[in-house]
Amino acid sequence: MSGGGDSVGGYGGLYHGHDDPADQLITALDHDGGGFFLQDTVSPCAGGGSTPYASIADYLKGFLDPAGLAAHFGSDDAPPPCRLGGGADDGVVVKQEMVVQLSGGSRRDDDVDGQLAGAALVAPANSSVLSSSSCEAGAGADDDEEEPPRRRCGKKGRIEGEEEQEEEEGEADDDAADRNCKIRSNKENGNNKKTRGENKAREPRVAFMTKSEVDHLEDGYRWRKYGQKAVKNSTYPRSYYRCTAALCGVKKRVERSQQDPSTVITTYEGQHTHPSPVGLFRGGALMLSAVAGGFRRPDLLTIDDYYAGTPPSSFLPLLTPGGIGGGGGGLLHPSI
DNA sequence: CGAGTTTGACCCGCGC
DNA sequence: GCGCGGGTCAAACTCG
Repeated sequence: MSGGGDSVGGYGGLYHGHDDPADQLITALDHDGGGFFLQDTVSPCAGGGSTPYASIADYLKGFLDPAGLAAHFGSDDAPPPCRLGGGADDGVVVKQEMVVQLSGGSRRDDDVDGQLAGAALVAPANSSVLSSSSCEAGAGADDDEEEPPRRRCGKKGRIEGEEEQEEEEGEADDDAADRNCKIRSNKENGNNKKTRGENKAREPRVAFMTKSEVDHLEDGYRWRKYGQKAVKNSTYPRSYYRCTAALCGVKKRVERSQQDPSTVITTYEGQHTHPSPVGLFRGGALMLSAVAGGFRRPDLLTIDDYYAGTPPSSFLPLLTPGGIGGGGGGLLHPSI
């Protein structure tokens, strides 16, 4: 593990280098396809990059900032800022590397995730879809924010938006209601044809690859697990979490890389509509906890910091200026 | 007792 | 049309 990204998966940290399958992955996020283009982007720490974005920092900022998005997308229907949480850290991570991957949240983001998760980081085949709606989804996400992000059917009480009229019908037919709700839920979630292909791409997503011994990294927000599924071609299950905050529909999926079990792949979807419960976050900051040793570290590393080129000195950027085939770099705490 | 987790079932889209 | 895989639900269960 001290190899820092050179272990099994060979990746970790910012993807960089054309030889790395991961590079293809990033390529798959081609902006042309409506997704994001991070190819060849290098952390400022590593000194440079040559991409549509000056740096991932730029990219992320664009992702987080409507203005930036407008710039990137060349239109004013830029999605709203996407805030992804993070902050507190109580994890038991010995080393952390991360890969930031953003996508527009199209249906096929799943493919990306799959690629990340599964053995194959190479999957350009699906890339086209992968990106379909990019952040304009974000624009849609705006609406999502206004509306109850997630519905809860059944006993727990239903959070409803558009279906209120139906709800009026009464609780007598709870079962039926639940069932309908389920169906609706799926549809709302973009599982119906329409949304799947087009509107589904509502929630922007960001995937992180983190070297961690714990699956669920503390990121400053509170999450409730709502499901777990076995992943095909992977011995590790994928867990589904939802932000517990009311009206916050942010979801996250956590799974271990099949290739490198020490790597946890966390995919955030959506925007938090509330501040971090732990209050460790800066507004708009995209943060990933710098977990270590099961205690809170003062030297939390934020993705903002990192990509802004101002990582805490205690973190070592693993990127090599020229890029390395086996994967870019990442963040490695010296204490490891 | 409330909040969170587990887990089997269900639904849907997609590929064949 | 069918089967598969992913995503979600919700009852039951666990934990603090």
